[in-house]
Amino acid sequence: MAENMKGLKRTHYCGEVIQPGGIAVVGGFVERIRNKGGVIFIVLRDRTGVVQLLFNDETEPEIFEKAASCRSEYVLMAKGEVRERESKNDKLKTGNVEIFVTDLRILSKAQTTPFEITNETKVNEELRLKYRYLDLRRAPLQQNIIMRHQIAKVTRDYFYENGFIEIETPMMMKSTPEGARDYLIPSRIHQGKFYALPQSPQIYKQLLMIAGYDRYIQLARCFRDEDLRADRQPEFTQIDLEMSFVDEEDIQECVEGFVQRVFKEIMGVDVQLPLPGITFADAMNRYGTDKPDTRFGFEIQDITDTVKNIGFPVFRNAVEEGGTVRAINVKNGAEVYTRKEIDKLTEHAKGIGAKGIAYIRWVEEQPNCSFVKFLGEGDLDSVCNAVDAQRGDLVLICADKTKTVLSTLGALRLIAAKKLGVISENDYNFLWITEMPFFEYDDESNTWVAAHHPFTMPMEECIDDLESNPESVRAKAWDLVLNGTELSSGSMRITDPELQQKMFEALGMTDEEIQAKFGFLVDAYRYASPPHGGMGIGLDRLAMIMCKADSLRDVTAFPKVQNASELMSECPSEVDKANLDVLGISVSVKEKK
RNA sequence: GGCCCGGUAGUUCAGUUGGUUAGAACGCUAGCCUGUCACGCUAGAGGUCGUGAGUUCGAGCCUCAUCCGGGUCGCCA
Repeated sequence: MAENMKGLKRTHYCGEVIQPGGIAVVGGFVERIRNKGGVIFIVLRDRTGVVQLLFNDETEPEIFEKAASCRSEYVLMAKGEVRERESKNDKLKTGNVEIFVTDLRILSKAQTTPFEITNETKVNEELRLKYRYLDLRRAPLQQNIIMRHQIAKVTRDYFYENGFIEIETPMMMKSTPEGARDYLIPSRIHQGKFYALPQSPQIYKQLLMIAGYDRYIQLARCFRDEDLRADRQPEFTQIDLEMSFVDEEDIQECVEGFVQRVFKEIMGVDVQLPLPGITFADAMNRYGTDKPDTRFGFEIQDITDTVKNIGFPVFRNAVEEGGTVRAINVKNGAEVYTRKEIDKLTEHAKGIGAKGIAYIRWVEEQPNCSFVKFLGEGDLDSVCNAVDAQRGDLVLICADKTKTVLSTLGALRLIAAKKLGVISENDYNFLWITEMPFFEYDDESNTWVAAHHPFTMPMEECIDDLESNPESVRAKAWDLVLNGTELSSGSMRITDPELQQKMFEALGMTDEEIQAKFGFLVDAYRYASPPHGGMGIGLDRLAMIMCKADSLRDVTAFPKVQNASELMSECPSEVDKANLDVLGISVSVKEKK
């Protein structure tokens, strides 16, 4: 039988026992035991840190015996005098003191854990996720979870102070077939009908503006039934906000104030305002992505005009087919990128859709060029000049359709920068991406679909082009990117029912469809609405970057793995037939081929 | 759904050209040790080599399939 803590009341967290003198009562997990024979040291851990407990065979033989029976991860409570240590440990916050224990309770015994609970770990993540509650005992993970809490607190402080009202919107809502796949909830009362978990509270927050709440904030759980990535979980938390009587600048200014505040308060980092911004089109041209990491150079340069007349068929064909030839100059990359490493890059490029990569590798006196035999007098010089290549540099060139070239070079740019280690860990480069495209061409249905959502306001000068030239229409929509991660996305909303009608028509929706899907929202705007817009900021991603974590799993207490299951509880799981019957559901599982 | 990477004691890894009894470190168990702090010393236990077929006299190693995990493309209004 385990002991209880009767008569003991905790006086300190382990990490707080710093001053010698007085009595301390602490509780925690056994981190480590060092039994020297006549004296035992136990390192006790809680969420604040560790403290050393001391047991002596001569003075307290009974307690000594009990201490000798302790094992890793037992939960103890200990009372004793806080003494100065004979020899200090500078590595610990509590390294000057130890508790000479006069009362010890073994409150809970632990089996041997499947892996050691240590700060640094090389243990396979799969095992750690299966025993997530043990992994969460590790200090680095605890620090991440605690920092995430602090970020959430600063978020609420900031927005509350700026007149935002926190309002909860439903977790059970109407399924919206556009965009991401919904997680569905069957209805018992309405058999054959389903609620959906929100992909975001988008519609509700717009209704709150119509309802006059003026400034809304919510730390909103969102759900998307799409494939996972390191920075994408099926459920995540969005700092969701909406503001009335504002324009784009007002919203962006407000969010800039927030990021400045949260970085200062949590990390002591000064974010300079206003944050820089570029248009979506510029981002694509210069970085090959809508979420550029601007902590390093290697920008994409158009060398079509320079190379279109040289005899390299790959370049010539690309140009003749309406494509483009572009390059990045990986500064000082020639040494690291041997032939073999360039081959790896090429393989990666092929994975993205490029047919290949041409390169100029300049290590020796003369540059080594992969297409040298097609070059005439002076051609190599002009290419090198065009991308400002010097000895030591590596120039990667891609020729293809513009879209392929940009995404390829955009990806290689990132890979090369990581490989060369030119990305500073302590830089926080925010970047607004503005003038996002309004429509996206959907290859499957061969139609133009809303790139953001159908309530997004187009830029005024583009309204006349809605039907005639959808490709050119830009939206009053923007993203906020941080170090190459899309952190946040926002837009102004359409409040004019006539314009909204026009948008739906441009998207090819019939009146019946409009009514069935968004009838209540369209109706709502007929009763007048302040101009409004808002943003959703990824709290998980923000926490990930601020914790310098590589994956959302490191800042999420109980994350899902790549196939959207949870290894600890093994959900999703099958349910009893009786449960399904109540819902009027029968399941037919697709057979695997 | 495509591509790439990984899976050997509890954990992290090594394992030669396919060849005898699959090793190390840490952890664990037992014993010793009165100032450790990644304590030290001695001894011990611990393995369906992810799973299933196949090739072979012989498979941890080769082949195929499959499961699990990671990264990524598609996807993510």
